[in-house]
Amino acid sequence: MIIAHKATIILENIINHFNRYLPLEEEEKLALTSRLTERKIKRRQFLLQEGDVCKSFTYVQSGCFKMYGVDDKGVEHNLAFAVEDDWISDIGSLHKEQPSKLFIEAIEPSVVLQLSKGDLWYLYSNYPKFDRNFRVIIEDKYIELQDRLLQTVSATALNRYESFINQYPQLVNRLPSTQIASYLGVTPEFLSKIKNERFKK
Amino acid sequence: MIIAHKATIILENIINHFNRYLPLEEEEKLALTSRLTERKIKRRQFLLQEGDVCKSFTYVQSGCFKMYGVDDKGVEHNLAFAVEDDWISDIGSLHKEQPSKLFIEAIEPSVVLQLSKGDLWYLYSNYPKFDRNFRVIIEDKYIELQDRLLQTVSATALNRYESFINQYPQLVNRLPSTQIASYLGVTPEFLSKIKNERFKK
DNA sequence: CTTAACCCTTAATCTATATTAAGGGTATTT
DNA sequence: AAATACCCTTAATATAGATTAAGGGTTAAG
Repeated sequence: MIIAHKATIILENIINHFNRYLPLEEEEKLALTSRLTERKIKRRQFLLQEGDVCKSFTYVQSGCFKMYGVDDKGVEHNLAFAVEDDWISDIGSLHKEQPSKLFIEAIEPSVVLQLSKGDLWYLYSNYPKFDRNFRVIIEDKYIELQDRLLQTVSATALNRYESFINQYPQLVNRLPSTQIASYLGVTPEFLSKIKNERFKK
Repeated sequence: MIIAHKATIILENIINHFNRYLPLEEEEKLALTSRLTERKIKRRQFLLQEGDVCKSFTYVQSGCFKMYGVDDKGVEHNLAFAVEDDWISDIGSLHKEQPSKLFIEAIEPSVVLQLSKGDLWYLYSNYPKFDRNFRVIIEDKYIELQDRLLQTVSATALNRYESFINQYPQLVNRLPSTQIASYLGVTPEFLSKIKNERFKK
């Protein structure tokens, strides 16, 4: 069973997160924090599984998640990682209430703060600042994703690996190579080869 | 030279576009339409070239555009197409005022309506409904892009082609194969082979 | 403490897709 | 009407990256 209760403790981080956009007024802070649900998630536990409808927008307070799809042959393909102070959810499934094609799984023991779709809508309808802040948040995510797609289709595996190292230096040591390979779109064996060649030079 | 003047003619389409989200009040309509610039774009003319900072958010009134990057070997990779009633721009470059890595080029003679960054900011600050509407617009684009990335990394070229046909049946006949190949991430030669095999079955 | 479940690497073979080359067809442009 | 620039296809050869297999190392669980 999942331990879930209204968050009462560590809300500083998420408030600071919003302060980097348009900072929230006291009333908005209260509206937000009173709707957040805190959950502790164990390693290998799922926030979302293929076929389920994604029910919440998730802020990662601590820990690390991967979001991935599984192809016909059963191979996993990582679309994104999310560590502390990032958001993760299958927005398509959440908004359109359709079964997801994706899994979201904890790579490390984690703590998250979640908003249900209803809570999100409440915030959007009553406090326009959330429209603004989430517009900017998703714009930033769109930019990242587009960059990633461009890399994926136009760069070699070696280049993609080097970009990954530049963009996420912390993750290189934190994640198992096998997860990075899945994100880069290569097999772990080939990533191993790439690393080796890189090292030789 | 580019012909550019304040739009006075066909604004129905873009107003209807917003009506599909949260419909605009008269005042908001006026605020929007008075800031739109209409431009007629010839085939092969660029809205954006690599190295330039993207200056506007563009609504396609009629015609068709491609947005693409060029790799080290000079090969083009199409990230997106935009036809009538769609938006196109390099959001990263526009927002962060950084040189773009992309080109946006007309595939057909086209008419667009453009908003400058300043106009967009004006609308966002004075009419919160634009925050809402553009939040939803970009969410939809994010969903599309994520789906595309998943396909790109987890499906075979044949599957990607079949998905393309299902998702954009109008475009299959409207665009040259060579552009579709670039979007799918294969060479025109290989796409030709795929089509051939598909037809045989 | 032991066993199982992961994780990483190396190396041989294989495959989906790229590259090169060539010919014929169709639009644009002059 | 000719010339030029595109566009599409076929086929031979080449290659980035996959697959299979095997061995050793580390971490987690019983």
